[in-house]
Amino acid sequence: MFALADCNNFYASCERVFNPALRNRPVVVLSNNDGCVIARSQEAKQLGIRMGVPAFQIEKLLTDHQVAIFSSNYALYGDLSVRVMNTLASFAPSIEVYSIDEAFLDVSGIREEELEPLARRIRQTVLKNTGIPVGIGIAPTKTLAKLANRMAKKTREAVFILRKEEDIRKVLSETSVSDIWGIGNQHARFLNQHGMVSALDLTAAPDEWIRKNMTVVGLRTKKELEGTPCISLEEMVPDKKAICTSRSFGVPQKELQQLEEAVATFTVRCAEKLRQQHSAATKIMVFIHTNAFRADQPQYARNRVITLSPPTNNSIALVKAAVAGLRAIFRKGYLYKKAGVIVTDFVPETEIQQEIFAVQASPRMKKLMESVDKLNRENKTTVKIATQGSGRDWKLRQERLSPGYSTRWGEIMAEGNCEIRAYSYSI
DNA sequence: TCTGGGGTCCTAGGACCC
DNA sequence: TCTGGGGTCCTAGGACCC
Repeated sequence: MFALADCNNFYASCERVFNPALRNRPVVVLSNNDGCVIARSQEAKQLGIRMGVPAFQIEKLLTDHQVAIFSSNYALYGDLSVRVMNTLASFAPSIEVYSIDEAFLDVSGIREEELEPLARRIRQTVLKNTGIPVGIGIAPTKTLAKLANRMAKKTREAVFILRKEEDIRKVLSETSVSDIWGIGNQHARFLNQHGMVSALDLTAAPDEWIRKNMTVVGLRTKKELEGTPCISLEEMVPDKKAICTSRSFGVPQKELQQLEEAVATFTVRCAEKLRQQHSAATKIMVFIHTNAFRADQPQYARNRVITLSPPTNNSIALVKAAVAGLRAIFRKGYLYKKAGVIVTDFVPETEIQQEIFAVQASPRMKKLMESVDKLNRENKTTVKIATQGSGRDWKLRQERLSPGYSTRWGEIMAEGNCEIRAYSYSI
């Protein structure tokens, strides 16, 4: 049996933990650049605010209902996530942290009548320890646990056990295919076209047909819905196979120099992530593009892949390559909205094929990077590469950022700087 | 005016090998 | 006119997730 614990309206709940004045008030959290709504409190959902809607399109609604609006504060959400996961981990022999706000727990071997009390206990403890409300679904497969979790939300019970065959049948018949974990937009439409509307309809289709039309991935989903586990608990977080750092700019950029500073900064971030997992990259791609939403402006989008020889995780070498790539694709006369860097084709850093005359992989360079990482642990801007520049002309728009309550000494909640603010939307 | 960021897996088809 | 059989590796594109 698997339990799926899912934080309710996670980012919105995080904002509330340190700001009780927000209770019972509609709260939304915006994506980077204060662009789209990416989290909504229950009250905000009831106002009809849809997931992913651009904030500017619902400006009036937000003002009229005094919705509290926040820029995303990933330092805060990441920190609270760790606390939630630590609490969850104390309840099960193994746990898979599936995303920032979700975890699967192994609850096999627990007597049927014990499942619900356990779930309630988990929920109470997480709430007490962190202030974050979670919903819990329990079922024989991960896909069914996802459905159970959905039912927990739907019924407002916060806990839902899906075990008996007749219960499973009933839930499947009431769930549309688009609400199944693993069935996205394309497949949902495809299934509908073939007359399959509910999850139960999907389970009635022949295996071979599913396999032919939806690959083995679709077949696994079907089996999981039938109660046969095909997706196991992944406790170990595997190393990444690709690492990407990209941002949209608060203000469109037209000069090469600003783009170079941004690309250098993204590259350094990728290099840090590479070193964290002890990988070195063989390829680096840099991309830039204009704002595709602006049909009235000239459009331009290019990327360039550069092969790194030898493979490296050295910030200096990577920045050199990325900037060279950028210079090759940059064209004057466009308003660039976004840039990014992706590193791929990793090898373990201990297995880099050395080349004659290679400076980058020298032991001194490795030590230098280690020292830089150490110095930057507290503050990311302690040591920078000159190409990153000193300004951040390309920075994000973040006009409604909440304090780093739990991650920055200067912003911690304490007498003297305990200023509880209620934000309302006005431009 | 204003529209996010970061990943994974699978398959088909082409290039290439003997 | 006729034109083999069997394999691997790589990549692009499409699907999905949060």
